[in-house]
Amino acid sequence: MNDPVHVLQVALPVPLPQLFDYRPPPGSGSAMPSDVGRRVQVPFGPRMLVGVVAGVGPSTNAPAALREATGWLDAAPVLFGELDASLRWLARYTHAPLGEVLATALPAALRRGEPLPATHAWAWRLTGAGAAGLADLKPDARPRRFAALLEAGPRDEDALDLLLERWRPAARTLAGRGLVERIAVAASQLAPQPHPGPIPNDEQQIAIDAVAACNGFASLLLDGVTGSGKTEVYLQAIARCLAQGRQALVLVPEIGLTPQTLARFRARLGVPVHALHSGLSDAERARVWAAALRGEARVVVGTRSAVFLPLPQAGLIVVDEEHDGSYKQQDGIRYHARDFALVRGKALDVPVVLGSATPSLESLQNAISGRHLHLRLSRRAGDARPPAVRVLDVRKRPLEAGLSPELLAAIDQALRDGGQVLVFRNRRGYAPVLLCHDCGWSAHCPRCSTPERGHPMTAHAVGRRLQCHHCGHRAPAPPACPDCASLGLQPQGVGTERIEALLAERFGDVPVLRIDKGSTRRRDALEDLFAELGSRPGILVGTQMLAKGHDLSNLTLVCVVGVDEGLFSADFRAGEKLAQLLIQVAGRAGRAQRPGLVLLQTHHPEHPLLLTLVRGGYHAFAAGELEQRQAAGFPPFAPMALLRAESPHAEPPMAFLRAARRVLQPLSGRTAEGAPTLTIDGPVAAPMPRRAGVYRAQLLLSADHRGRLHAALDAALAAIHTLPEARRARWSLDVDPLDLY
DNA sequence: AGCACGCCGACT
DNA sequence: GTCGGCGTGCTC
Repeated sequence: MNDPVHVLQVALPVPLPQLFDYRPPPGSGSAMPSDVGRRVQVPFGPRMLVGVVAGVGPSTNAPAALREATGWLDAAPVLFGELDASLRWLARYTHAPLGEVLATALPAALRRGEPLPATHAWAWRLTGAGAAGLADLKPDARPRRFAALLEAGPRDEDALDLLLERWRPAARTLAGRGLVERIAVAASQLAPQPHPGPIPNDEQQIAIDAVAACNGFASLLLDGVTGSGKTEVYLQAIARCLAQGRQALVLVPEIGLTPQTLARFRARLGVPVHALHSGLSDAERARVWAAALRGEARVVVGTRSAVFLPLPQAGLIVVDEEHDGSYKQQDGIRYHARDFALVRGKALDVPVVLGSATPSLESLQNAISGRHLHLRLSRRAGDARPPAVRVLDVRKRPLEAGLSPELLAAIDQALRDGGQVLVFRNRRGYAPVLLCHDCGWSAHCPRCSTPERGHPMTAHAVGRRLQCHHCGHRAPAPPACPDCASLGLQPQGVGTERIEALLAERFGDVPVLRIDKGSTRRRDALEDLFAELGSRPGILVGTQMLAKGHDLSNLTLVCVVGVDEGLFSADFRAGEKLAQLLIQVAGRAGRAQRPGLVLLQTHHPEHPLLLTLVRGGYHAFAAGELEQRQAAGFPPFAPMALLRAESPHAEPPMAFLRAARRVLQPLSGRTAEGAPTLTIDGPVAAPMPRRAGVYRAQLLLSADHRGRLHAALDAALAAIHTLPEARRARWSLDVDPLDLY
């Protein structure tokens, strides 16, 4: 120890698997253990970066060669304790550099080096003139009632929200006259003022009690049919958590965070509820993060990235719709928010509730094996009945826009009975293909291709425009066939636009609304549409976006058309995804008093997936699917990792993956039974080998045990990083890939 | 990932 | 004669 001056070991947002040593900034003296978790600005090559001190210690380099950090960005650590430890775990699990994981976890503003924002609350108080002039305000008018609330002293805005509706315009008016003013105050710490909800049924009560009985970490799978009142269970669990003075985190899928959801949480829990989603500005996101760090945010409802919030007083984590694919990040650090929520719950020693009507096979298997406590809600809340499901065999039936006469008759009947109808088609646009009837030419994307040829472009606007749904490429439809000059170009197949057009023509006296990515960009646009429709008879046509949320109490008929493609997909998860989608869509029907009917139109009425789902429901399907997964050695029974590579040129991805395979191959041993411990598949071109002009290939790894997979990756990745081929292709590793694309 | 350095084609 | 194409090398 002849050099007592320790250096900073800094995690930087670069794809290099090591920390970088720096001398502390000028005037700091030796690095201290208490510096860990502080952000620093450092020179890195020719640029400046923001990093996080991940450790301090003697340098591994000659100290003279070290550069000096430019300056501290925090006086005290922003990343410490449980979150710090969990993120280090995530870096090991994803085999990603710690710096990149930290960059993913921190809000963008902090990543850029901005200071941790202030989180003070705002309050209103009477000015001198206001106190004197209060009596002159019109009695019982909102400004008078508002001003009266301030007589006893300043009140913060959260308190005002609870005391007086629509007080903000009144406040603005009075402020304009100099009678009230807005002041910054310490964040409110009001005791929760919960409002009672409906009385839980016995199943809900069992679930509520089970969460309440948790002493420290436990994972619970709340497996409840649509409409069974899962949210009610969350709310009661959160209320209890708040009563103990603890924080609650609720994760929801991308489209689940509606103003209605937040309003319901706020009204019931009686505390401010913070929302964290992609619609917020960087500054707002950083404020929520800071408020969570300071323990001021008591309840946060957020999408995937909310799983990275610091929770110093955590009491509960809820993951709603845990099967939803939007919890998995598909670029950069490919983490799964549900899985990371479980890791955090364990580290925080708090219960984690996973809720779904259609649990992922991973979670179901965990429930079967006893890792999760399995809670069932088998009945719909209130007196709502489960919908009846019928399969419509449309073989040899004449179809209009893909709809059979029986289906159209059912729609007609439902509308006559004053009900609403939902038509689900998993394909947007007018038609998936534009085909020349004379020579067989069809429109293909110039930048994307399937193994055989170009990827078909979807016809939009009654076949006048073309769009590629993989890369977004748009082009006007040619007036004539480019190959044979024929004018016989025909849209082939059926998308939501075409169904909308037919239904609008056929049922002109009711509103026909199309809901898909093309028609509904904004989050609130969907809400506005539903509000406009109200409970009048009408038809909704749309894709996935219709599958969840939104209690349409008057929805009596759900029609599912054109899911047959999904029955024969190569992806091993396709069946699970289709089953979840069908159940979720079906769950829209008959959520109130009126009975619901679900019609599944198919050319494959004998397909086992449909038969099992209709006769036995989701759990019958899941049981069969789990058996098949086990027999085939697929997740959740065997862990997987996917090494992907891409390049603007065709060769480098395959060359890199072949080289990577040569590194990995020797790491495979044999089990006692003689089976390989590590299975390497490929490299093969991705199912879509060229996307937006980029060539893509992949190498699939699976192992008999998770530990063995990680050990192999740990042993191989350093060598893979330094492969000469690695520099000619962009590559990434995806542990537990959701899709093998 | 950036960013710089370094060697070969079509432009003022 | 240069501007700029992207191959390759490095970052405490």
